[in-house]
Amino acid sequence: MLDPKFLRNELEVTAERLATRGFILDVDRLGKLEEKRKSLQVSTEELQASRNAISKSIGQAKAKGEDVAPIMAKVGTLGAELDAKKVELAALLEELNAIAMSVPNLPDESAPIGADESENVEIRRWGTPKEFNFEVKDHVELGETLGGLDFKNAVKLTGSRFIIMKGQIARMHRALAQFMLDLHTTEHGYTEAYVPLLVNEDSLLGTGQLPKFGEDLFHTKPATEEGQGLSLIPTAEVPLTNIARDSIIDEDDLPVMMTAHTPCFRSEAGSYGRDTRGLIRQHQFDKVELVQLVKPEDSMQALEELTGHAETVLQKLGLPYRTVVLCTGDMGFGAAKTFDIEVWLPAQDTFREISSCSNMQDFQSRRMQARFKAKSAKKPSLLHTLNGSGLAVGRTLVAVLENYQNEDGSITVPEVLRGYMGGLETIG
RNA sequence: GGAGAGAUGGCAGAGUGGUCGAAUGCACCGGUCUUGAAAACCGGCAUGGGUUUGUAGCCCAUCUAGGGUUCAAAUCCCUAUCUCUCCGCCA
Repeated sequence: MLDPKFLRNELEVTAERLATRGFILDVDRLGKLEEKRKSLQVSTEELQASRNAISKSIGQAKAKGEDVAPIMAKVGTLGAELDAKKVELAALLEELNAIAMSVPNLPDESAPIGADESENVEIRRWGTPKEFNFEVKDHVELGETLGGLDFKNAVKLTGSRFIIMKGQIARMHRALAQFMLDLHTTEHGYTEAYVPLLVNEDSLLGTGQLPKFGEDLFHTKPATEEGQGLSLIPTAEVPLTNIARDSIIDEDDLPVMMTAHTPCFRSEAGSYGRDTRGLIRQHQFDKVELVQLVKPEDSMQALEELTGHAETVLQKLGLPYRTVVLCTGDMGFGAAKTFDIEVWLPAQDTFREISSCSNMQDFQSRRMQARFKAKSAKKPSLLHTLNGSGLAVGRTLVAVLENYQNEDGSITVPEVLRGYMGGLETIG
């Protein structure tokens, strides 16, 4: 959520900045609603204040044993008038809040202006794609031939976009997650967390999946009049970041750095027909997530570092990649700045996204009221939140299978994974 | 799943209709004293929102959450959630 002040005092400038990401802010409507809100809120609160004063005087008069009937008469119609205003104000505030919750974050100045994916800017490359002197196979063919990827039975059990892994492939998938988790906890300073895979609506509102992107989620328990619904997490960013919701963190405890390995569930409602083959786009996939909570002045530097932590995984695995900075039109809803890391996939002869690292600045923390208190400060301030994949495990498996394939269809196990696989050097 | 008890500020814990946003203790911050520290003493110390040039003042809201009763609710009523105790079941 944006600072409400932007939507009140700097409406035009805010609208212009939002336009760079393709979001059209209804300036006229907002302006009118805001004007109405101001007068209504002031008059409602004034009315409330006068009633509070009268009620207080009734109490005082009673304490002295005086007759309260004349004062009671003064209250008269005040209550009804107040109730009516309160209802009107609540409806108006709800309308304004609904708008505010649907407005994406302002892009950071350093994000390149652009309309879509094609205008993202590559900022660095690492590694050299291996030259193969044979016809490369894609991960589907490799995995099926090795008996490690079973798409057919997954369809039987559940449906498309699910996978069954077996044998050494399943073991490598597990090894990858273990390796990533160990790297981030022992070398990068993150604290490992085990978190719920089902979260409530407040959490999803906090990180920005709701109210706008509910159709991308799997909802396991519908909301009722009494209670909130529960949904499967689309990323561990949701539980990890929401740990800080409604809390004030001591300055000395910053930065908070957390990591978790979890399955992620996405309905991929808007992607029918895209990446239908293979493991690239699944309804269920594993991911090791990195989350940082930092002071505002540190967040841009933290984004660089976090992105570096994710890149280190690829370097240690010896997988070529490139890092791009997303242009304004391609960034996610809550991000102020995003780096995507794209790994080289020889069978597709291209780079494919394997990590997305974003600085959300105070966009999420304002929704969550996640704050910190500086020793010298009188009031708490909003944190900046960052998150990134470090990395998507399934896609990393795809990259290892394709980049480490041999002519006979076997897979060489990357050095760093061998310790996690009982010393195994080759699959197949 | 059955029975009962509870939820108050960073923590502990008073408060059962009216100057209660809330006693007290601890923690924390500032000061006095001290060579320094501790102790003692003095003072300060919730959050969100509105108004405003204002981190000044004033106002509104908040005692788990949502409804209700009342001129007035931390306090009474209803519902939900969570916690604890006992029984049952279970990895």
